Parts: sequence; C-alpha cells; structure tokens
Amino acid sequence: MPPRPSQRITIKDLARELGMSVATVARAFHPEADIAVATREAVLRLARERGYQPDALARSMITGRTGIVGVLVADLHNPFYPQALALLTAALQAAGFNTMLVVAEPGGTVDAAIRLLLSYRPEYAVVLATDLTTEATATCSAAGVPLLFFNRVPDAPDARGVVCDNQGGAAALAAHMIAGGMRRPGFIGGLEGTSTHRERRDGFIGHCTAGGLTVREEPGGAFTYAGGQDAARRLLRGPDRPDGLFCAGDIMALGALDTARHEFGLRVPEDLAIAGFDDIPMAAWPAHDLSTVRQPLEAMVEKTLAWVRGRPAAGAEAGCILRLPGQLMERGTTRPVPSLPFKEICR
Amino acid sequence: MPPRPSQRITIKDLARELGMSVATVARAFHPEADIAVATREAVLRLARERGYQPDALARSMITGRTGIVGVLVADLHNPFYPQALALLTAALQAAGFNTMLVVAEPGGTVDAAIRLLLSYRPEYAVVLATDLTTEATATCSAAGVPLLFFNRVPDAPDARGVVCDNQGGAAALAAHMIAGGMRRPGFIGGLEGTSTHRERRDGFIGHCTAGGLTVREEPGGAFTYAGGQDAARRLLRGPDRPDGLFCAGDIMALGALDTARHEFGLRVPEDLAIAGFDDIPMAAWPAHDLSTVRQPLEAMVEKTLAWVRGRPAAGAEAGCILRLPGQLMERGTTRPVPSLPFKEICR
DNA sequence: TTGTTGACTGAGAACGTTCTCGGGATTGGC
DNA sequence: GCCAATCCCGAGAACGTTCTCAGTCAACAA
Repeated sequence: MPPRPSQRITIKDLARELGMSVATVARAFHPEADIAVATREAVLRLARERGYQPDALARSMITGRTGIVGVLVADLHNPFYPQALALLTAALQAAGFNTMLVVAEPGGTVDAAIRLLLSYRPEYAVVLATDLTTEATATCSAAGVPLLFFNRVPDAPDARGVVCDNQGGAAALAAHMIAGGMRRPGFIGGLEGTSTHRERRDGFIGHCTAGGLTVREEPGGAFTYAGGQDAARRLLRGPDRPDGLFCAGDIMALGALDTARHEFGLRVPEDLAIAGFDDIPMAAWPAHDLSTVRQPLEAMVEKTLAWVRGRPAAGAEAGCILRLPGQLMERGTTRPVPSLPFKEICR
Repeated sequence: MPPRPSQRITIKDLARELGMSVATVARAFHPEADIAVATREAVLRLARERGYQPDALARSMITGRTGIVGVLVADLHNPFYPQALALLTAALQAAGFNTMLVVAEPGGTVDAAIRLLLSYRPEYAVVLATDLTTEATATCSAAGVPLLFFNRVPDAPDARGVVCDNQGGAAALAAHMIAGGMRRPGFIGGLEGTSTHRERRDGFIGHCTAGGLTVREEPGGAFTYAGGQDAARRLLRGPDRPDGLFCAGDIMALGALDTARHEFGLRVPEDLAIAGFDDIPMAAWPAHDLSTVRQPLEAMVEKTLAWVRGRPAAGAEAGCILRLPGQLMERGTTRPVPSLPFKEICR
C-alpha cells in the first residue's frame, strides 16, 4: 500500500528540517520563552508552511493540564438543556477549553461513561441536570476531578455549583398568580428528590400557604411533556379543580397547558392560569405564550466559566452554591394583575 | 503545603508495590496478552483497590488511537439537533468513544475551535448541521481527520455522510397534500445553499409541478421559528394565498402554523394545510399536531457509528452519501386523504 | 589576555502508557 | 541428563511534547 499521505508532522520534523534542536523549536511557540527573534520567525514560518499543529495529548502529559472539561448531561429532551449546553460549550471553547460530552440516559451505563471521561484527565466536570450517583461522585473525587453542578445540586454539603434562585422565583410567580386572582392553586412537581423540584415546590407552596391558600399537589414524574400531561389530567378531572397551576418546569407546563385546552376545553388563563419555570424558547411561542421564570443562563454560564478558569487557585475546597435571581416573565397564560393601572391588560 | 492528597496513581505505582515490572502490570489489562492468571488477578485486585484508572492520553500517544470523535454542531436551537446529538453521543460512548463537542455559532470562531479539536487527534469528525468552510475542511483533511456529515452534506464529490432521503420524503408529503385537496401550494425554504433546503425544495416543488401545480416560494432564512413566522406573513397576506404550505423544517413549520392561526385567524387544515420535515418532539404535541416526515434518526446514527467503528478498514476514501428513507407522519395539520375508505377521517 | 556577563541554544530527562525483543523458568520427550 | 518447546516476565525504546540544566558564543570591562 502507498505510504500514508498525511502523516502528522511533529516538532521533531521541523527541528530536523531547520537544523535546530527540538527544544529551540518548542520555544518558538511559547511567547514568554527567550529565543532570538530571527529563530522564532524561521520556526513559525516553516510551521505555518507545513501546517504544523501541536499535539495536545503530548502537551497535556507533561504539563498536567489537558484543557478538557467534561460535561455530563441527562435528558437533552428537555429543551432547557440544549440551550444551556450550547451556551456553556461556546463559552468554554472561547476560553480555550474543549468540552467532552457525556450523556447520562436513564437506563444507560453512566458510570462506565464517566470512567471513560475521567481517563482523559479532565480539569473539571460540569454536571448539567444530573443527580450523580454517590458512586460516580466518589469516582470523580478519587480521580481528583472537581465537580461543578449546574442548575441542579445534590444534597452533599461540599458540593459546588451555580443555580437559579428557584425558591425566590417560584414565590414571585405565586405572588403574581395570587394577585391575578388565583384562589385554588395546584402544583405539578418534577423529579422527586431533585433540588429544582424541591426548591420550586417550597417557593410556590410556601408563598401560597403564607397567603392562606391550600395547594393541591400532584407528582409529575420526570421533567417531561408527557409527565405534565398526565399530572394535569389527574388534577383537572376532579370536581374542585384548581384555577391556577404552577409546574416545576416549562416542558411540563406546556404539556399541562395543551391538556387543559385540548382535552378539557378550558380557557387559559380565564378558567385556569398556568405557569412554568425555565423560559425555554417554546414558552414564548404564540401557541403557548407561557408565563414563567427565566433562568439567568448567561450569568450562570459566566460564573461557571470563572470557576473553571480559576482552577489553579481552587484552594476553596469548601462547598459553595451560587444562587442567581431569575426573571418573572408575565405572559398570556396567567391573568394580568389588575391593581397596576398602567399595565397593559389585553395582550 | 500538604502533599496533594489524590495524586493520580499510575501503572508504575502498581508495579512497585507488587514487585513486578511495568510491562507485566500493563499486560494484566489486556485480555489477549499472555500472562499467568495468578499474576493478572493480583494486579487487577490491587488496581481496583487503589482505584487505578489507565491514562487515555498516554495510551493514545503510542497506539495512535485516541477514541475521540469530534462532533461539530451548529444551531442547537433547532430541536432536531439536540435529539440527534443525544442519540449519537449515547451510541458513541456505548461503543467506547468519547465525543468532543464543538459548537459553531454563526458569529463565532469556528476555525479556532476546530483547530483546538484537531490538536486532540480525533479519529473522526462528525459534522452535524454545519456547512464547513472550505478552509475548515482543508484543515481537517490536512490533519488526517476524516469528516462525516450528518443530515446535511456539502457539494464536494468526495464527501461522505448519511442523510434522510429528503427529496423522496418531500415528494411523498406533496402527494399527500395534493390528495388532501391542496391546489395552491406554497413553500417556505430553509437556509439557502444547504442540501436539506435544496433537496426538500426539489422534492416538493418537483412533485407539485409534475402534477400541474405552480408553487409560490418564499425564503425562510435560517431554520428558525422566527424565520417560519416571517415567511408565513409574507406568503399569507396576499390576495391569492396558498391553501397548502410545506416548510423545509419542522421548527419553521411551527412558526408558520402559529402565525397562520394567531395572526391571520386561519383554520388549519381547513383553510390552510401545513407540513414540515424532521418530526421534532414538539410536532407531536397536541397544540401543533403537525404533519411531517420523520427522519430515521436511529438508523442514521447506526450507520454513522458503523463508519466510525470501521475506521481501520477505511480504505474507501471515495465519497459516499447514504440516503435513508423517512416516514410520512400524517397528523392534524393536513387534510386527510378522502380516497382511502378505511382511513380514519376525523381526528 | 582574561574574566564576567548576557543572550541564546542543545542534550536529555520526564510524563504514562504500549510494544518489541530477548531471556529465564518450567515442562516434556527421548 | 539433554534439547526443544512453551510459558511467562523484564528491559528498554517509543510516542510528542515541555522543562531543567548545562553549555557555547559574542561582547565587554578590567
């Protein structure tokens, strides 16, 4: 067979051709190294000419820095996560990091995938929307890879991460819906045991209870459209159905909304107000026009990136959860608040 | 400062502790190597005990195989791509590959990100929904990294990839809509110059023209919800508006659908039939119930994986585009075909 | 001329694996 | 008791970089 045409060209090839040592050639690529300008120019010129690309693997071996950030993500089916993933990855690669993606499908072999990831010595692992098993967490810490949680945080006291102020956002939404006339609130929960479920639940129910209202509660299972549909069916078919519904996530809220309209023939928001959390793109679509709380994605990504960049100075082993405020998005599925005179009522 | 607590443990550490050579220890991890069973067990036991993880970087250096597959993806905002990405990544990691994600935001520095990716010597680069610049393509081939296109293919004759049979699917949709009574077809295009746009356009318009119908055509810009909205506005406000609308992508079709209903007050499908392409999850939601063509995602991923796995035998440098048939999904936004007696008419 | 500095360069180890090669036990046949 | 075969193991090179350390050479001062 013919010789491989595109054999990767190394620093050694450049050195041979230039009659220099590998050390000198290597120096040319490091701005802070002292090397004669003429030498550097000659090296860089030939490198460009030959299309030389430094080998990140070899570099990583000796520097100990791989530039790899692992990103673990569960259900990409919830549109919130692709959004977050796109932003996070773009930010990482702009900062010179490469993201290694691991999807943790419910039935899949997450632990094997994590071990595979860890073998590449990532500098950080960002956990998007996954509750890691304690075993996986232990594996990471044993490998010396710090974990960073995004949007959802575990119970562990030493966990670090950045999340939305779920409780505050849900409470604000409750206030808004109560002001709009809600008297019989209902809540559709998300995945039991997740921080997003718990905090949003506490925020909404806490505020309603403080206002003297009792909340009917219905588990929604995972954060899925179908989960929202099912929970809405159970909640709406009784005699004393709610007149306001808060769902722990937009994707569930959309399921509930469509079910209320198309299966129960309810008018939203006249018969039933509905709101979600996250502000996924579909929430703003005219077909839904869903009231919700927008997560501060850009800010969350920014904070995450700051953490990743500051790795060398990561003396802070202690846990720290950053909570950033969300933004109430009052749209067409909740009744406008009548007390504000200048507010646009009809939409 | 105290010594790093979790210093990564290497094969050398195991060898020292066991009083064996590194070669022997290394052999224990390769099933095909000949080594005494007792020795292997001893090694594996200690490895498990110490939590040893082989270093993929070092391994890759000498084997030349990194196990890394680069995945380039443009707009994750189109829900089709997260879906494809999740499936593809899951399949890759089940096969022992790690996916490195590169997002190619329109305004971003794609070329820099690609160079960054290439420095890790990926074995393959799967291009999801991106038209690479010729420069980027050249960079990849210079680095000896084969490209594989997914869902969208470039014009180059030596390109390899797997796509849906866009033309056939669009033609089938045209036939279905004509059978449902469409007489004034309209077409909303996607991103000009992409294969998905061109092939779907050709399939739909070709079939309509062959049937004696003339098609009003409207560019939709990128494959976005807003693009579908805008194009629909332009198309629907005239006097002789279409009675059937095919959009080059579901996400645009949903924009057009919502615009037709909420801005023009049209009944779908009575006044206007609408269909898309891709079958994204939202298409099946009751609020939209969009007729469309389902892409054979699982099969496409499977074919892609087969290509990636077969890398050593990749003597086939010649271009090859695999076209897999899609599936017509007749839903509520197109008029049912009356000629079929047993077909369920009302839905 | 000699020492001293400063600017630059080269040799070689190191990173953690895999792979090749050769050699030492152990066994079996005679 | 000898030879060959088999089985297992160790030494060392290799992969492509970076980093440390020692050197060379010119310029300059004494």
